[in-house]
Parts: sequence; structure tokens; C-alpha cells
Amino acid sequence: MKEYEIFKEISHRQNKKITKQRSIIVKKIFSLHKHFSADELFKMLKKEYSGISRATVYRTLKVLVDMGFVEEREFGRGKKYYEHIIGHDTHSHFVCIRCGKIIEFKSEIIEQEIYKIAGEYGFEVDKISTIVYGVCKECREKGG
Amino acid sequence: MKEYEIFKEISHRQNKKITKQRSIIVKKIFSLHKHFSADELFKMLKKEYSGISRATVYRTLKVLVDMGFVEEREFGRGKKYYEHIIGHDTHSHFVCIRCGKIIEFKSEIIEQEIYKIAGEYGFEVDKISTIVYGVCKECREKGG
DNA sequence: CTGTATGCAAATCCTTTGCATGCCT
DNA sequence: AGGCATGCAAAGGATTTGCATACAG
Repeated sequence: MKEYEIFKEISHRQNKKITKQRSIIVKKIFSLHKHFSADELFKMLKKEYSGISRATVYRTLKVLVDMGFVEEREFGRGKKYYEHIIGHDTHSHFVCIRCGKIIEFKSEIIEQEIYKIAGEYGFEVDKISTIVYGVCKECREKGG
Repeated sequence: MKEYEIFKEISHRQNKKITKQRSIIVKKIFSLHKHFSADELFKMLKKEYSGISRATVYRTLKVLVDMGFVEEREFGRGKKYYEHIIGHDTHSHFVCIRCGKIIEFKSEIIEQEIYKIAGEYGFEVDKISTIVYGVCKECREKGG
């Protein structure tokens, strides 16, 4: 598992310890390919290993965000969602305000435009978050 | 004050009462030209009128969002920010991760591109939120 | 060993709600 | 009068933190 090796490598460089819990959490996160909240992750782990506290999940997520493995987003539901970055391109999101579905999309044009404007403002871009709220195709067809 | 007249008009149509508190809150919001959190608004009002509860501020903000006067955003700080819409175009934001400054910018290209892609997905756009995190010019010049 | 990391529970921050009361219309 | 709005305090949800203990390097 290449991603996990990278995680170990960076952990060493940053003096971070690879504990049993952290290792389980990280592997779980790399196995997920959709967005999850801290608590959802905690519940998944609890079912499978039942030896990881909620606090550790929260703390580990923060560490992973700092290390650049995981991205944190807010979709307007009052809590934070995460997704691992490795192997995932920068992308934008459609969020359905009826069913909550999240659809990812990618646009070079948007990215280029943002970098261009940022340049004009002297702003150094770190992370782009484009979220489009609306109604997905399925919900529209169901009527309303 | 034209905006306030519109607010009264829509309130009537929607059977909403115009109370002293609501009136003060609305006028305050229309006088603000930057983003604010519910609690920041509450504290501003408390200083000036000291007769409005936190609950009323929260409830009124929700009403105003529903009425379409105010937009709700999350800038990744774990709480919601608001800004009034009337007279404000749709726009995107640069958020400085050092000093917290928020810079607004506008791009037709981004909007057009989003509508185009949404069309391809059959997604009906309601609201677009583009937030670019990074370091502003001033903070970059201060070093780091 | 030494410094991180963990677990637990308590604490915090932001926001929402139940209920009795107040006040527009 | 009738119903929406308010205030208060309590409840709620998400996240963070203090502290003693455990464990990786």
C-alpha cells in the first residue's frame, strides 16, 4: 500500500509516532472514496475495531490535514467533512439541497481563472473550494 | 431607505410581523458591508440597543436567509457568516489563512463555466460558493 | 527513557428549542 | 383576538482540551 508508506515516511520526518490507532485510522481513510465526517469515521472504526476514542479520531484528522493527506470541507451543514487527497485531483462539488448527494466535478477553466485573478490581487493560492448548491437531476425528476 | 421598504413589503406578503427587534436587526444588517457571524451581530446590537436576545438574532437571520435578503456562508472556521445580498452581486472570496482577511472578487467566467457544467449534469444551480484559501499580499510581504 | 499519543470526561463553542409571555395586525 | 415573535434558560451537536496514563522510537 503505497499511500501508507508515504504516510510513514512523512510521520518520521515530522517526529510523529505511528501508533496502532493512528495506523488503523489512516488505512481506513485511504480505503474510503467519498466524504465523511469525523463522527462517521469514528462510528465506522468502532464497529470494526472498537478501541479508538472519538478524541483520537478528531486529533488524528487534524494531524492528517496538517500533513496534507486529508482535506477539510464544509458543505453548509454545520460540520466538517473530510476526504483523502492522494490520488485525487483538485475538484469542485455540487451539493444537492434536497437529498444531500455530493457530485464531484473538475474544471481546468475555473482553476486557471482563479489563479489568474489571485495573481492580480497578489494572493497566494493554497486551496480552492468551489461548492455549488442546488438540486440534482434525480431530485428534479422526482418533482418539486 | 429602499432596502428596508422591500423588507417590509416581503414581510407582509409572507405574513411575517415586523417587530421592534426585527426592524433593528434588519436595519443593522443593511448598514453592514462586510461578513459577520450571528454572534458578532448580536454583540454589535447589544452595545447599541441592549434589548435583543441572542435567540432572536439567530432566528431572524434564519428568516432573512429564507426571505432571500441574506446569504449564509462557511469559511472553514466552524461557524456561519452572513452578508446581505441586496445591491451585492454574486461574488467569490479569497480568505487569508494568516490574518483572516476576506477579499471579494467576481468572475463571469467562473459563473458561466459552472452553469455550463451543471447543465451537463442536469443539476439546477441555486447558489455558488467559491472560496479560495491562501495568503494575502500584505501577509506575504510581512514575510513567511 | 522522553516525548508523543491516547482515553476519558469535562468543557467550549455555536446554534437550536421548549415554553410561557408579549405584541403586531 | 389570534398568531407569530421574543426571552430565557436549557438542550443539542460538533469539536476541543486537561490530565493522568500508555507506548513508540
